[in-house]
Order: sequence, then structure tokens, then C-alpha cells
Amino acid sequence: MQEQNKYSVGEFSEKTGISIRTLHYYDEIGLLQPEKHPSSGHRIYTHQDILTLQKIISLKFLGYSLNEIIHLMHEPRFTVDLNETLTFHFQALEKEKERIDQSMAAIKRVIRLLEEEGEVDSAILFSLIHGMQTENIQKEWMEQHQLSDVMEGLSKKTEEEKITLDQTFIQLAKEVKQLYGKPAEDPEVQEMIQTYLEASLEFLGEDLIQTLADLNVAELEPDIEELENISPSPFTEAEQSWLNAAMEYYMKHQDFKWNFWGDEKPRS
Amino acid sequence: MQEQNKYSVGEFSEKTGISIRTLHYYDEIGLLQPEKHPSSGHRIYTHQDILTLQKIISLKFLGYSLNEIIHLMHEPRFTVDLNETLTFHFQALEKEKERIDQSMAAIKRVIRLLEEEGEVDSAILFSLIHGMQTENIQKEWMEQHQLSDVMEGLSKKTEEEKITLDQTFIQLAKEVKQLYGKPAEDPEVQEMIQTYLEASLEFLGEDLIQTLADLNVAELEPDIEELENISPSPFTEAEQSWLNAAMEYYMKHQDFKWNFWGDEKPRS
DNA sequence: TATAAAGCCTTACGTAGCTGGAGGTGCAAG
DNA sequence: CTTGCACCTCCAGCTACGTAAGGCTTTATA
Repeated sequence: MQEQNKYSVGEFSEKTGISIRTLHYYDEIGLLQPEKHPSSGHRIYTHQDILTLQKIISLKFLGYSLNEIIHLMHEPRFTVDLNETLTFHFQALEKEKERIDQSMAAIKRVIRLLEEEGEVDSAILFSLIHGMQTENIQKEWMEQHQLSDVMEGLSKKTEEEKITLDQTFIQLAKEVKQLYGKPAEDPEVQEMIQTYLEASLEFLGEDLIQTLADLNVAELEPDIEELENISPSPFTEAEQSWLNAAMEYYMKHQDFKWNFWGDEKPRS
Repeated sequence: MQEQNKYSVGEFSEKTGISIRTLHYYDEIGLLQPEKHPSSGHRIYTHQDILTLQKIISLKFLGYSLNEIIHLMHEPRFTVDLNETLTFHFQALEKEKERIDQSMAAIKRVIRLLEEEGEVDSAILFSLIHGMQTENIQKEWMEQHQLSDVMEGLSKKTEEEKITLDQTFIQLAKEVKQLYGKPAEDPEVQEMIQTYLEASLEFLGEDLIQTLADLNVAELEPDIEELENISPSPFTEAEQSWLNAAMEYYMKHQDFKWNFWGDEKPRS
């Protein structure tokens, strides 16, 4: 191609940084259709096509799909639509960003845990990760049940405190898997439970404990199962009921009623 | 399904929040394959499958592809790989986030412009957007050419200042399209050019101007065309060369040599 | 001018992570 | 007995291209 301002696909691709295949594709879907040499069928791009392509790339950058762009390009006065859809795309990007932030925070926490704990049982690890990723859902659940105070208290916890609780939790899980099978009244078992509960209490702080204690738990009962589905325990069912029994024993003897995952109810 | 801890797809889907179709898909690709009723072929999910699914969802959340997850699930001790790949995924997320941040900043700027300017010629608008999105590439270009000082100066400009320059630029473009065709020596044309150059000078500040003036422009000449491709002007070629002529006239009479998009060279 | 190399054409399949529909079977209630 | 629901499998489609085969056209070199 010797002529000025006429480019073959290769040249055009080189000039714009868009791959040949992509240019073919844009031609195919009717997004950017250059002239074609009548006999050979070779595509002939012009300077105008550069400008058009820049529009396309810009709109893609703003978040539009190629289909949307095709429609936008055909409407001459589309600054109006632009204004509306830009806000929409902005919100979409915000959500996307939030998701990414959460994932990054989760990864950071997991890396920290792996560093400090060495190997971690995968069931436990995933229970934690699942907890992180459903933090939002848990918040919503709490807000729906007028537990905004509790939620707010939890949100204020620093990453450092969260890590500490994670570690306590891992410790608990390890010991559960070790002690599993021993009778509830075994002193080792009871000590393990006490240690864990104390750590939890410390994390939550007195205010939150008080708030929780004031709640009418019975009222929430039907929905607790729903929450259970959201935040799974890392234990097998057998381990879980063993742990519940041990906790029940502890509470009976300490007059303390609180259970992290709600009560196990016999299912019908 | 009456039995305890046995779920049909529908029930399982309900319980986990994962669509039936997706569960079918996970079965198909060998990611989560429940038992099947021998005669009817209906899938039978168990409590264990819930745990497995939670692992899957967690790994997805961390950025793994389904394929990677399949392989991970088959290896029993995969906390090792985890540690390595987590860092990798973290970096990927960082990049993704950066891209999103840029898009969001661009959208904000465009919305602001639309609000303040009303309707904007689309060619101009996209020239600006393109500029925003290639800011990084421009920075790289400058760094490669030992223009780090210039770049640093530009980076310090506030969003507010950028908007102001955008507006000046839009104004220029409007006037160019209005005045196009008039002779270079027309006082209106010369005034337009002077206004624009003064605004640019104000934006850049004296220090930057000095830095730019000290450069050996001739040395860079061959690469300027490359930069031109990155930052296109919003004008047609005719407008562009008309503008260049008018600028040249201005500079000749003002002893001022500076051209925003580099000199147009005759192409061979 | 002959031929080789580069560049171009179309066609078509592959990708990830699903979603949707068609057409058929199994099971319980009215 | 029929209605309806939940389930099955198989096939198609979505985005935005990447990759590759097999056959032209253009360009460069001998």
C-alpha cells in the first residue's frame, strides 16, 4: 500500500495497536467496516477509520460492550445517552472494585495465616475464607434482624484483631479434631472450650456481649438456620454434635449460654 | 427427597444459593459429582458435598479458575501451592483494580465535562477520553525519553486543573471547527491561537516550559510520530494542517516555537 | 520475469463460566 | 387418568477475541 492515508490491515494494526484478528472481528460484527479492494478483497483502512476506532476503544474503556457500541455509533447525537449510561457504568465499576477489594483483603489474611501457622487444615481454612467472602451477607442478615449495633461493633475491629481471632479459631479447630471422642466432662475438653470462649469474649468486648445478651434469641430462632447455611462450620457433623455436647456441658456447669453456630436442632 | 442429609438438585441449589444449571455444569466438568440414583439418574447431594462446594466457592473467590480448582481438589496437601499462587492472584487483582480506578477517574471527568459544557462534539470528547486512558503509556514514553521531570510535573496537577485544561481544549476545538477555512493571518484566528497557547502555558507553569525548552527536540523527532499515534488530535487532517499553518504563522510572528502534536511531516 | 516470501483472505474451532431451551422421564396429588 | 412439577440429557448461545488451516495476492529478490 503506497497511497497516503490508505492502510492495509497489517499497517493499520501496527499503527493502532489493535490486532489483525480483532480488526477482522470488528468488521465481521459491523463495528468498523473499511472499504475492500474489489478484486482481491483486501481491506483498505483510511484516516477516518483511525478516528472511528479511537471512539470504539474509548467507549470500551468506559465499560461499554461491543454491542452497545455498535448501537451508539449509529446514533448521531448520543451525548444524551452517554450521560445516563456513564453513571450506570460507574456504579458497575464501583461494585466490581468492592469485590476485588474484598478478595484482596481475604488473600492477605490467608497469606498471613499460612505464614504464621504453617500448614492449616483445609477445612478450617475454607471455613475462614468463606466467612470473609460472606461478610457482607452476614452484615445484611444482622441489619435485617435489628442487630446493627452488633454489626457496627464488629466492623470496627482491626485487621490485626481479626487475625488474632482467626488464629484462636484455628487453634480451637485443631484441638477439636484432636480431642474428638473424649467425654464432655474430660478436663482437657472443658479447658479447651473455656480457652476458646474467653478469647471470643475478649474479641467481642463487654459492650457487644451485653448487646447480645439482651437479645431475645428465641425470636430469631427460625432464621438462625438460614445463617448457618451462610456460615458453615469446618467440622464434620459428628464433630459438630460432639462439640455442641461438650459446650452444653460446659455451659450447664458455668451457667453460660452461648453457641457460635446456633443450636443444632433435630431436623424433621 | 425425604431422607436426612440427602438433597435433590433443587434442594441443594436452594440451600447453597448456586443455580441448578451451574451445579449441572460442575458435575459435567468433574468438579462436583454427586451420586446418582441408579434408575432415574437424579443427582443425590450429601452434606459432604456442601463442604466441597464451599471449598470451590472459596477458591473461586480467591481468583482460581474452575480448571485450577479441579486440580487443586485432587491434591490432598495443596496448602503449599496455595501460598505461591495466592501471591500471584493478588498481583492480578491489583492490576485489575488499577484499570478500574483509571476507568472510574475517566468517567468522572467526562461526566463533569458534560455537566459543565452541555453538549460536546464527540470527536473532541473521545480525543480526551483516549488521552486519559493512555496516560500510562504516555508516561512510559516520557520516561523512556528522559522526560521524567516533565512527567512528574504533569502528575502533580490536580483533577481540577485537568478539568480546566480539558475545557480550554474543548473551547479551542470548537473554535477551530468554526474558524476553519479562514486565512492564517485573520486576527480572529491569531487570537484563538494566542488564547490557547497562553492557557497551555499557564497549565504547564514556567518550570515545565523551561524544561521543555531545554530539550533537544530534533533528537526525539523520529519517535514523535509514534507519540502522535498514541495521542490523536480530534481534527480531520484538513483541519489539522490548517491549524498547523495558523500556528506556524503565529510562531513566526511571535518567535515562539511549540506545537502540541509535533510537526506534520510530509509522508513518503 | 520467475519465484519465493510475506501478507492477506475466509472458514472454522477453542476459550470460561455459565444460561437457556427442547424434548423426554419419574413421581405424587387430585 | 391426567396434570404438574422436578428432574434428566443434549444442543445452542453468550463475549471478545486467539489460533490455525488452506488458498489467494502482492511484493521483493534473483
